[in-house]
Amino acid sequence: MLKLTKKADYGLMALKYLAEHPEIPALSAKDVADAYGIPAQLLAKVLQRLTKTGLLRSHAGMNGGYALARDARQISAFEVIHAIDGPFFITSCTKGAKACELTPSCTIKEPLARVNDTIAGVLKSISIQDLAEHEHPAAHGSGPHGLVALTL
Amino acid sequence: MLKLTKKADYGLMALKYLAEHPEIPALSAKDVADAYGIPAQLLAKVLQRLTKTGLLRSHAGMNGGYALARDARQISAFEVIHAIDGPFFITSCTKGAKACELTPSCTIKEPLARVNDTIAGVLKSISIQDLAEHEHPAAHGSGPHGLVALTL
DNA sequence: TGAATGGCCGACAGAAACGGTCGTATACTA
DNA sequence: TAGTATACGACCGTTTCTGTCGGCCATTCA
Repeated sequence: MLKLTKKADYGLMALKYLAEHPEIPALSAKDVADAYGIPAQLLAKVLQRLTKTGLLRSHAGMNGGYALARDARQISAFEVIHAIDGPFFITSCTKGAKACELTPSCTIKEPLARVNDTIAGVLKSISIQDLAEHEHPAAHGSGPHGLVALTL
Repeated sequence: MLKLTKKADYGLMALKYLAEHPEIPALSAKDVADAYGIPAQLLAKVLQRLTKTGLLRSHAGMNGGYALARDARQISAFEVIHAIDGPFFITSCTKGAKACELTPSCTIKEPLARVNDTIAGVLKSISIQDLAEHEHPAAHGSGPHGLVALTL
């Protein structure tokens, strides 16, 4: 029911954590996992995936670990979720090129696709930096978020 | 990954179908299921749930079936999804009263809760009627949809 | 050079959610 | 009372998700 997976949650949490500690050159998966009390090996896989998609940089060996590949402002929640959970679609049967297998069934899909785009837009407008500054409830003018158009 | 269940899809499709045939006093679950080529018994359960939550009216016996309990404009996609899939939350661990079980873990949840509200707002702004009129890509001024505020 | 640290990767097992079916009881109409 | 249709619960197979295990590779440093 419109829920993020735990992996995506973990990924967002980890990136936020990295954004909050810019002074440390690299944090290991275990460091972050311990900080939040989440399974280290699972987090490691999530971080590896984020590395593969270019959101993180990794460094092996002593004092190695992960670091943001870009400024926290330049990484959107959408990218993180997309990297971990894959492309998302509101509707169940919209997967890639081929449409619904059944008849001319899904006349519903068209309007919902727009909802999908709207949600994606919302997630794209939120950066890791925004998550790190979780104190101010109101928008503060730094970025595209504020109003999102919904054209149905 | 932010996906509706098939049941929710079926529910939306069925309501849309009912909205498109206002002249018929009641349509059976089988009628709708046949129209879309979806399992009749499954649809029946979905419709029963929608009846229980007051979105539909049912009538047993010959020429019985289901009908919208309200005008199609007064039923939002949110209500339908909520009735079928239950309350939805973007984040995995936000369930009702009790927060995350782990430490002060989920500092992430707070900002995402706002995203959640935004998405809910979008879904609330879409009526079954909107789904039935799936032809016009642009907003046409009938209803609250058009712009949705996102205050992060 | 070799041991310690830490990332990388595939396979897999347990648990939960989802999709769908069956059987039966109940309500209404004719 | 026969037929149609909803109501409801139990159940099962499949998929997805979560988490773990094992082994391999890269880097650093003593």
